[in-house]
Amino acid sequence: MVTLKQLAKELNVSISTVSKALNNSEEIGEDTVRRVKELAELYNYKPNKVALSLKNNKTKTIGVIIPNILNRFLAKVLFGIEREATKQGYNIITCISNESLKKEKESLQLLASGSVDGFILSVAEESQINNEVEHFKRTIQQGLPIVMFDRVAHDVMCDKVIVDDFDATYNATKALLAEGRKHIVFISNINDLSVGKLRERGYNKAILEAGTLEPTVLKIKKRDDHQKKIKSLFKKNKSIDAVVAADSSSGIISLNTAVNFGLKVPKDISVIAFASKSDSNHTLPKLTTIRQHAKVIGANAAKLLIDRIQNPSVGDVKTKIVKTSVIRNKSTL
Amino acid sequence: MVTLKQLAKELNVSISTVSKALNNSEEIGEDTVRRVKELAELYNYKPNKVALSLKNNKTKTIGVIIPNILNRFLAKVLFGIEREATKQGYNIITCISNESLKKEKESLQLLASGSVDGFILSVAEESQINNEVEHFKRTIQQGLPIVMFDRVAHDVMCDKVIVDDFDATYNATKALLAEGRKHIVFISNINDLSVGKLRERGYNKAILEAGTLEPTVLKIKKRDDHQKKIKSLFKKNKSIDAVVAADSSSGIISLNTAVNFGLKVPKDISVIAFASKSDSNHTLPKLTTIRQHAKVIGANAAKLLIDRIQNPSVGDVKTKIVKTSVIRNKSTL
DNA sequence: GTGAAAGCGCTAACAA
DNA sequence: TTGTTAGCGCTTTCAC
Repeated sequence: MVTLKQLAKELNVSISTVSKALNNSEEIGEDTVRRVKELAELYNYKPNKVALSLKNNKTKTIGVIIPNILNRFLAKVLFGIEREATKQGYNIITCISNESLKKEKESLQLLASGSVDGFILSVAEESQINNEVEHFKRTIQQGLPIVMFDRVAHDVMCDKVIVDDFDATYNATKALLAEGRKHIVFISNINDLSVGKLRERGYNKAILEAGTLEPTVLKIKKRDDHQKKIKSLFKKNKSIDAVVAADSSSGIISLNTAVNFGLKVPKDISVIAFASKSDSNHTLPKLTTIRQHAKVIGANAAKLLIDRIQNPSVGDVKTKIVKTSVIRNKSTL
Repeated sequence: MVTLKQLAKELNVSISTVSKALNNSEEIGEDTVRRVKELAELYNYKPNKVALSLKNNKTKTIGVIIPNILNRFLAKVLFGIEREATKQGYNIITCISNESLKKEKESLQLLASGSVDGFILSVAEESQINNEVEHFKRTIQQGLPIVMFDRVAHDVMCDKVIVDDFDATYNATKALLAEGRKHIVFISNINDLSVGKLRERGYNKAILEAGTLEPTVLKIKKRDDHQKKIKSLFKKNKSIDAVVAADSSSGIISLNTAVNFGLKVPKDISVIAFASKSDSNHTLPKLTTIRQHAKVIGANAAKLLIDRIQNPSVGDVKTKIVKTSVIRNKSTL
């Protein structure tokens, strides 16, 4: 990489002259500016980012800590973050916590020593289970802003972007009741997460409000054989006529299993799930989905963070709710 | 963030003494070392990464340019890269080219100005279609090593990690022939990519070798309605008794469509697809898959790159082939 | 055993 | 209009 020094030497001027010329300073003579720019162009000079970071005490880089990149929703949020960040001239350093508290702490530590201007993250499962938040508080106190999305730690004062999980599930369940469904089950493999719990509560509320019905909840653990669990639920409860799934996998498997059992979807049974567009393409009939607008969530998180980086003085933290929307396909009436 | 300067001031010693003490230099007195370390501990001192980068002309950061983070295979490779990089003390800056040549060029440019020590990337679709490779060559010439994986540009001299696409599809097709299948179709929505073409060729070779059979190839475009395309193929060709899918989506939709048409899988029709474990869980019966070992690919790419960063002098480039393996499930005999 | 100084690449206040 | 200097945080050589 060519540096200002080398350009200066070759042009027989000082380093600062070169710097000013390239930054269109009024101070420098037209002629010099032209000469400098030509040579810079020739050598494809680009200012060294690291030097700038050191000088400005700004890296123009955002640390993103994602629990699991193989989760479609999280991957999509990352996509949204990356796009917005790039648009605003920021890079993103990605760390994957793998749902581990230890890795989350380490990533935070490592990047906090000058590598980034702030963080966007979704709390790791282990951290949520243990309700560990000290590492977040410490980072914020160090002067590095954090924006949390989806899985947030409520007792940490920072900007947040969340989804209307409770309302969405409540409304979805109500809609199934309105279809005339009598035995609506809730299936989830994310019950350890804050969002999973919210979704369950939304379902419960709707069921209990209906008066005569009892909630049926199937919680699937990571280690379980998802297909087996769902199959056996269906076998035991022949009366099931609707499924609310807290995650795409549960939704897809429920629908496929129902079809496999000879049930007609949506005549005999309705399925609705938190899932994305491509998920709904992977079932026949296409799955009715609750969309979380992951990209929008990502973009919002990036906007909030960059805003805070650029205006560190503003005191009050914001919580942005990105509303879900229901895309009706053929798996519901 | 606390700096050496602040520590030095508080301890009434010089900056260099503090630096040496923290780096366990023999020069410094035991007593001083202890005092320095205690204070550093107290203030949670961490050396500033940016300053170190500037000094050492090494960022310990890898630039990763991924065409599409929503592609499960690519996301998994990213996971593998991240894990290996972290293990070796490197961070990754992630850019998403979104299959665009322009974005790919920009990301390369941007990060090449000091932000990273090298690149891992998979070539964007647009770049492959236009056979654009100049930007890669320029970057390498600048002294920044590149490792390409999966979709590689053959005429760029750099380390590569690829999959045995041709052989894998050839063998899969042979296996279906061995089952006694007579009308095997090839379905792909990645035909513009180098890997897609290789897979098609593997299929063709096996079919033609069989002598009496004709290849049937369905190429799906991004914009197409995948379900519709596949349904109409099945309608037109009642004799289809096996599918080789170049991507997971084509595989899943094929299987579901067949089931929907009342065909028994695998009695009436076999399906095999390039896909991952979780994909195979999303069909009933479970999909027989060709696994690409994405995480291994990622880890290998990271190893190759870090190796080259640390030994820039070594001349010859390597190409690592990560063999696929077939996981037999219930969608084949 | 400790400290001063130079230098990584850049910008900006100040001098000439 | 151009150049000198200091400084961002750190390491390292060389004096003391």
